[in-house]
Amino acid sequence: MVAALVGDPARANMLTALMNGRALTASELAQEAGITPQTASSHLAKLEAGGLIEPEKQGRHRYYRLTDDDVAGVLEGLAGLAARTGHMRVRTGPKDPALRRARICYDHLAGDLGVQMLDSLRERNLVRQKKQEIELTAEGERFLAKHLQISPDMLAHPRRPVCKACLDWSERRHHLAGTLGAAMMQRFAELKWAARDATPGSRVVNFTRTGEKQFAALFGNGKD
Amino acid sequence: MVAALVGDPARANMLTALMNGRALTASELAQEAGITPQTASSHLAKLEAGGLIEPEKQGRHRYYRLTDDDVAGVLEGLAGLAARTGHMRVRTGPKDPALRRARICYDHLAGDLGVQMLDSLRERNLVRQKKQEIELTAEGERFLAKHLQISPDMLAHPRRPVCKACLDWSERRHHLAGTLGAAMMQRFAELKWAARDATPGSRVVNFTRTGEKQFAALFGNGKD
DNA sequence: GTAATGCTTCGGCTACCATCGAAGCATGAA
DNA sequence: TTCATGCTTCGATGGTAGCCGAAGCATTAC
Repeated sequence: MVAALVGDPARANMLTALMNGRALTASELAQEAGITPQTASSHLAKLEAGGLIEPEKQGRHRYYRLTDDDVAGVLEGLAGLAARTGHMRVRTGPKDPALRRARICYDHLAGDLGVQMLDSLRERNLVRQKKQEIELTAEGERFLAKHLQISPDMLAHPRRPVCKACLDWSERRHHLAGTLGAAMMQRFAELKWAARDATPGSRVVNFTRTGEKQFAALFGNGKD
Repeated sequence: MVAALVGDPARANMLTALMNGRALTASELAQEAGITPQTASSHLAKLEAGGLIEPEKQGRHRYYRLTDDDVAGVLEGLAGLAARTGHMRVRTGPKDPALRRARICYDHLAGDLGVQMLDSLRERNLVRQKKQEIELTAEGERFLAKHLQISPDMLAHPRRPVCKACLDWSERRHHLAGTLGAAMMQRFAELKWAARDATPGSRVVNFTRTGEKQFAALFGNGKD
């Protein structure tokens, strides 16, 4: 029974933590639920078997997210019923610094702006995303050539894919990786739109004032 | 947490049994869940405390129903999620004889036709129902006088209410009791529309052919 | 009145399952 | 290679909650 899965407090905490649509690692979910990693592992396996969550491997980490909106909807409904009888549940929001906004992930752009960029590309059919695989469309190639002077032959690499979806650490949604992601980040630097922070070891990416405008003009979502 | 309530198999069986909107007694729910009455009592108390079900006392029995459509909706959602992962749950329908259709409940009409009659009265604003309390409207009085020759003074009684909602055993919905319910049943008999079955101890009410037509003309729902 | 039915409460038993420590893999870093 | 990190599996423990027998009320029937 599905309800039994949600019934356990530890699992309920995990699921509530995933309700914002982002993905969380097993360790983080363990911390959210206030249990040890090995206990969390057991719970996560059960939730996955029940079809409530889906894993996504990313390096040494294992990110989990709710399978789809139906699951989220039912959880909403349950929370609604619980609210009527008096019990409410509060959830703590993320608590990270400003490197959420823009940072380097290996060699490409990550953070809010990175996610926003991929969103924009996807919305305008400049790329097509299917799970973790992304491919550049013909319009996408024209767009890159026109606005960023990036040609397809610059992106060829024997072993690395041109496009790849990379799970964003802070936003917990995908941003663009692959040789294209790297080339775009490099181009941003060349255009003086952005640069890595001077602090050693820092992964923060600082956008210049004009760079921010140009970036927004190309990939803005109207919110900023 | 609400989900924990639904999570237990015994409680889940009870709730599923209530999903058709009807009310069931504690004993019946115990049988549905395959547990003893004392265990069921504990479960029902929890479900009631959680706001999922509502009790209604009726003589020695205690009928339970889902509190509202929201509860049913969430249960539907959970069942939907469960269905995706393979597990489905089948529910057995009612299995009673033909006394479902019409029978005597104390001194008034019960069964399918009894429920149908109250439905009809309510739909046409001849009575107003608020939970278990029912009151006759002005239009209702006129209707009774015109079609059944029942006047308000015939219904007065020192201790018994004129109208009362009575939970129907087979339909598990309300039918009309009180002095009005009794008077209407008596009038049906006088008009030779219906009569109690001759078999001793039987509570079945047999409608005559013309009686059925007249009844349908007054309280029909178009289905028969 | 007495008896019977329906439901609840109490007490103790049992079984399941969440929990954690320790060890085992896997991946990535040095 | 060796080490560190992240996660999983194994094994054992313990607490919780479902379960039932027996007794206690409440209501109805006789």
